Amino acid sequence: MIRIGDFSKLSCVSVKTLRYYDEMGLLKPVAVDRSTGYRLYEYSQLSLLNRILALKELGFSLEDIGRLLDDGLSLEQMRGMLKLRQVEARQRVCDETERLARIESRLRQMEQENNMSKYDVLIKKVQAVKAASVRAVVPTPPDQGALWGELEGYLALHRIRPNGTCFTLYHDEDYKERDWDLEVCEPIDGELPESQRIKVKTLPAVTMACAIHNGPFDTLNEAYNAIIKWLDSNGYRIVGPCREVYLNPAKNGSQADPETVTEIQFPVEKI
Amino acid sequence: MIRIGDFSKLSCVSVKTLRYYDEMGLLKPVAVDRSTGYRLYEYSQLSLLNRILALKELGFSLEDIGRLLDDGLSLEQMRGMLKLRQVEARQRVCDETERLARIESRLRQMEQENNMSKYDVLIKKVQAVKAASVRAVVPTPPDQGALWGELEGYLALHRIRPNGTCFTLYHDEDYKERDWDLEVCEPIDGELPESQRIKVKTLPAVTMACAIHNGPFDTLNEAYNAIIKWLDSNGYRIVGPCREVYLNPAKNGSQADPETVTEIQFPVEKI
DNA sequence: ATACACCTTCCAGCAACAGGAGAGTCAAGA
DNA sequence: TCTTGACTCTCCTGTTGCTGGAAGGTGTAT
Repeated sequence: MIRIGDFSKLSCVSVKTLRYYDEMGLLKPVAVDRSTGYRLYEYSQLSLLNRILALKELGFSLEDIGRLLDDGLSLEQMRGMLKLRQVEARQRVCDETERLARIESRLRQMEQENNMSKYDVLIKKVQAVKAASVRAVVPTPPDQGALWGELEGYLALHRIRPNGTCFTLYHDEDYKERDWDLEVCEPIDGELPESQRIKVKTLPAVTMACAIHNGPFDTLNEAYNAIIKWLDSNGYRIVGPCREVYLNPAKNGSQADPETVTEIQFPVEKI
Repeated sequence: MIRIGDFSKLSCVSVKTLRYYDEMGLLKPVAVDRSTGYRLYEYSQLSLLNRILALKELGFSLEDIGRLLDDGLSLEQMRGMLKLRQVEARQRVCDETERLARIESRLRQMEQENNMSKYDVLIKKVQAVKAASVRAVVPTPPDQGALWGELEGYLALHRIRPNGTCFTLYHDEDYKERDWDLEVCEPIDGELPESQRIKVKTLPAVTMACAIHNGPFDTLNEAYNAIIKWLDSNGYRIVGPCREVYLNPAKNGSQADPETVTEIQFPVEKI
């Protein structure tokens, strides 16, 4: 029988930790002195402690370990739990690798440009959204105003109020000087009949690379460039039409408000 | 100006988190209604929030982010902090990869043997230790008794008391039937003169793969086998003589006490 | 006797929030 | 105009695996 300090030295586990394991019921000392409260351990408990530490290194929480040690665990159960840990560990390796890649991308970018980008690109999952839309080919993006008018008019006619932020889908895969294939969209909730021009569709949930642009539309291309570059540098591929989300609803008719805030979203997948 | 719920939806950040960032001083709403206490945000604050999230993904703590945003950070400082994150991220990738390897090794082992090993192998760093020792070649390990007598006698003569657990170093690289080159060691604190037979040396700190054996010495080889197998399966290499550490001091003269607890330690390095 | 190392319990703190209680606020429908 | 339901507020607790410290009792070597 040895006291906690010696047990701590032999096992290379701090006294605090041993007391904590006692409290958690993981490793009780074989005896506790009635009068002094001193914990007394046996040398043979070192192997149990070793088992606890080994399980901890495999990624089990102390609670899990407690259950594993208490229950006479069947081999199958143990295998199941290990498989779970395996999946989690794989995920973490993946996450950390990606984080590392982003840091390195950022460092490279700083080397090249000698300043920090105005734009921060984020990967996020956007939910599925039901929207009414009009799709058409227009000479240049600023010419989409008429389409908005058409869509709003139709919604007002059917007494449907949009319930989200409106956006434009750009269907062209490559940059074009003229004749843009785009689709203006307004999220809605209820039922709306379609017409020749107005369609209602549910866009599925997707993973998006996003950046936010503050200011007038005429500098929006900077945001596009920043995202495209980020995607290239971080190993993502564009897998669908990009969205231009108009965050602050233009009350005065989508004119060049200096306070305009726009989010660019590209559906992507990891290469 | 929008309320926290809408800001939350636009940014995909929970209301709780936004309030927390406010409290931390990371992202203050542009206004707080005097009478109701409602937080009011601007659309343009979304880009700041995006920046916060981007930095968070790079591995910065909220405290770091706060400083980064407050101070007009020089490019050099930023680079330094990123380099730090890079090192940490590398370390974590490494750790998680190793954890994954261990889980998979454990799973393989369960497949093969259809039971859980009695032994749990742990990697730990043992500190440097100063010890008095006698090295000799003896026919078989149980013949080391005389060496222990010699060492203890010498220590007693010089009024030096051992201050740790004694152990034996096995210097042979391969298994031998007869004639083992071993060294019995007793950790000491003070100064001790050497003699023809008794040496005093400081063993440097090393990384060890350890397992604990409960019971008599005649089954110790099971523990050795378990460690060797684990090392092979987890990608470690033995880089020095192994230690057999006698955890509970034999009071009655190192006889076969059934309560004996022994730790086997192999100095190793990752392949 | 006294110093000093060791042991005890209890409480606080970490990081980045999530959950919930209890109370006040706002806008739309009856 | 009233009510209902959705929002919002602050404040408190809990999460994980410990570490650090305070206040007080114990054991032993000189």
